[in-house]
Formats: sequence, structure tokens, C-alpha cells
Amino acid sequence: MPHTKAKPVVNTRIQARNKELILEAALDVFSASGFRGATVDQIAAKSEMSKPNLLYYFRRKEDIYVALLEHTLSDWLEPLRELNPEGDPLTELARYISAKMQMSEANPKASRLFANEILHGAPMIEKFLKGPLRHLVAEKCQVIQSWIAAGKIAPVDPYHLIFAIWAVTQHYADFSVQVDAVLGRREDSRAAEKAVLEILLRGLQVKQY
Amino acid sequence: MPHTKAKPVVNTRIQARNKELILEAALDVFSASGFRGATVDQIAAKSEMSKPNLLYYFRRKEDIYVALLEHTLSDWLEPLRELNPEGDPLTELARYISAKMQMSEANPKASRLFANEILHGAPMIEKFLKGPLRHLVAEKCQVIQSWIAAGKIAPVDPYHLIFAIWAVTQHYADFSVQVDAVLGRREDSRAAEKAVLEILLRGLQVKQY
DNA sequence: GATACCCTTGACCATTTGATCAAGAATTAT
DNA sequence: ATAATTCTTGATCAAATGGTCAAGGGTATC
Repeated sequence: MPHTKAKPVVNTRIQARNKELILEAALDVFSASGFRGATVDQIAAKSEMSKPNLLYYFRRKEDIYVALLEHTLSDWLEPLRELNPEGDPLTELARYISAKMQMSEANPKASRLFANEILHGAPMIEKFLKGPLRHLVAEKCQVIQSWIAAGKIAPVDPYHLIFAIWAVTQHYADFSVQVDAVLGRREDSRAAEKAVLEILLRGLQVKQY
Repeated sequence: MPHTKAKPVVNTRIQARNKELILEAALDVFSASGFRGATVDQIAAKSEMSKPNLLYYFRRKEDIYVALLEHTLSDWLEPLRELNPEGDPLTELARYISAKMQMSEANPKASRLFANEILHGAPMIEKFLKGPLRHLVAEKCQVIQSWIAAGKIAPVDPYHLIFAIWAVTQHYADFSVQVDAVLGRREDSRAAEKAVLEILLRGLQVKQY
């Protein structure tokens, strides 16, 4: 009987620790260089592990990448999920925008990882985009639509409003090099958050009579 | 005397034609796969040219990439350059936003090429960002500031307003896969443009008394 | 129509890189 | 203790890929 490569059956402490180390290193490398640009050697070096050892935990480079995406996808949705239909619209949207700005500030690497994946046609997360993401957005757009119908915010297309929020907030993570270059300094995240809130929300206020 | 590789001295018709063919093919390939992901073979195949012949026109892969970026960088600035200090602020900004939306629609590949370059730290166009781009933006921010001082538009940070315009307009090119997935269909560029104008400009109107 | 330069390519090379393997070290279970 | 399993790695491989070379085919100019 030929020897077939054995994979561990159980999940040991060492596995948990090393997989975590690998994913951490992989986020650095993939977010900086993209899938094709990243090399297994780089990830192995950054996780202080030999390449064969790394490949013992994740058989293929692609497996690391997919695991990494899945590992953070649901986190990404969380702030939108928390948009509360019962709350005050402008407060809720402000909270959502602030949360997204803070995610960009706290974890720009994850943001760049997604940006890169989507930029290249989202081959790995197509199902996520067309499934969970699409459905959650549809649900929240209904909420926004109901706010509009109730005259609580100005009538704007909810889908495009959400796209605008995503675009602007993630811009500060994904294009930080450009932002810093144009400002001539490191961007001040507090000032950015304040400005973004004004720009995106001011137009939603219904005029007072 | 050893034979040293001779490069053409003049610019012939054939050179002009082939360089153009190569850049066209390269835009396809680089925008789809990024610098590292793209291969010289792919570009050669798409320009219907042998690899050595392609490398006769551009010695290195990087040379194609840089030429491509330079080839389109100044186009990218043009709409902002046209922002007219003498014009009506909201009309001028609307024109700028519309122009950017139409660029995203007409040439999403160029947009993705830049997005990818900036996402990866802009190693090739750092000077452009810190030079021409920064100076043009500074100039136009002064214009916006003067409109604010004159009470013609609401007081918002001009830099972040420009970032928001860039972010939103380019989102439709760079993240079109996500936009289409969330909408469940091909995005309608007219509807998008209308929505974006509303979202970005409504908040800039000064309240009427 | 000869001459000089430009254009084109098949064959090739060196390096990088994703992945494998066999064998030994460490850990866990009995 | 010892057997079974998991963990680790140096050596190696095959494929992909950026780039070279020498030689032959075209084109423009005189």
C-alpha cells in the first residue's frame, strides 16, 4: 500500500497557534503585494517558519489566501448589520460611517486585501458578494428607504448612498499613500472622520421650515 | 570591438504603431492582474507579437508599466484642472463629478491600473503624487476655500471634499464587480451619476432664508 | 540594387517560486 | 517507557517567467 500524505486529524494547540501566526503574516504580505505578488517564502519568513512547515498547515498558497479572506469577511459586515431601523436615521448613519472610518484606521491591511481582491474581479469571494453581502445591503436599503418615506432624511438612492459610504471610508485605508502625499503629511484620522461625516450627512438632513 | 545591442535611433511609423499596440494590450493585462500578476507573455500574445519582439520595444516589463502610467497620468488630472474659479461653485463641482463619473465609465481599466498602483504603495508614481498632483489639489482647494469664504457653498474641508469625490467616482470603476453583485445587475451609469451628484452636492448648498 | 539600418523570431538561459518528500525531532497517549 | 501521532526541515523538483542572443527577413535611402 502506497504512503498517502497524512494530515492531522485533531486540532492541537500548536496548530491553532501556528495557523494564527501564518494568517497574521499572510495579511501583511498579501495586503502589501496582492495574491500574485506575495510569495510563500515571504509569508514563511514573516511567520518565522520554514516553507515546508507552513505548507504543512496550508497545503497551497491559495488556501492561506482564502482562509484569510473568510477570517475577516464577516467582521467587515458587522457595522452595517448594526444599523438600527428604530434609531434616529442621522445618528445611525453617523455611527455606521464612524465605525467604517475607524475600521479603516485600525485595520487598513484587511481593507487593502479586499480592495485588491475586488479590483481583480473577486474570483475568490464572488459568492460572498452575491449572497450575504447583497442580501444584507438589500435589507438595509429597505430601512433607509423607509426613513425617506417617513420624511426623516432627504430622498437619495439608498444603494448609492451605501456605495458612497463604502467608497469614502475605505479610501482612507486603500489610498492612504495618495492621501498622505496630497496632504503633505500623515493624515489626521480624527479630522478625516469629522470631515467625512459632514460631507456625507449634511445633504441628508431634511430642510427645516 | 564587441557587438553592443543597438537600439533604434529614430522613431519610425512601425515603432509608433507597435508601441501603441503594446500599450493597449498592456493596459488590459496590467489592469486585470496588476504589475506582478501580469506576464510579458500575456501582453505579447494580446499584442499579437513575439515576446522578443515586444522586448525590442520595451526592454523590461517595468518599462511598459511605467510608460502606461505616464501615458495616462496627465489625462487623469485634466477634469480637476478645468475647475473654474470664476464659475458657479455648484455647477463647477457638478461638472467635475460628472467628468470623473464618465471617465470611470469610459475607461475603467485605466482607473484600476492607478488604483492597483496606489494600493501597493505607488512605488512608480510617488513623485507624481507628491508633485503635480499635490500642487494642483492645493490650488483647487484654495478655490473651494474662497467659495466657502464668500458664502457660496457650505463650509467643508476642501481636501476631504476632493478625496470624497475621487473615492466615490472611482469606486464605480474599481469596484464594479462589487457594485454589480450588490445591485444584482449591471449598474446603470446614468442612474449612478445622478445619485452621486445628489449625494455629494446636496450637502454643499447653503441654506436659503 | 546595394547598403545600412530596422524589425522579427526560435531557441535558449537563469532565477523565482509553488509544491513535494523522506527522514528525523517533538509531543501526546497508553 | 514506549508506541503512535504530530511537527519540522534540508534537499529537491517542475513549471513559470523575465530576459538574452544570434541570425535572418524587411524597409528606407542613396
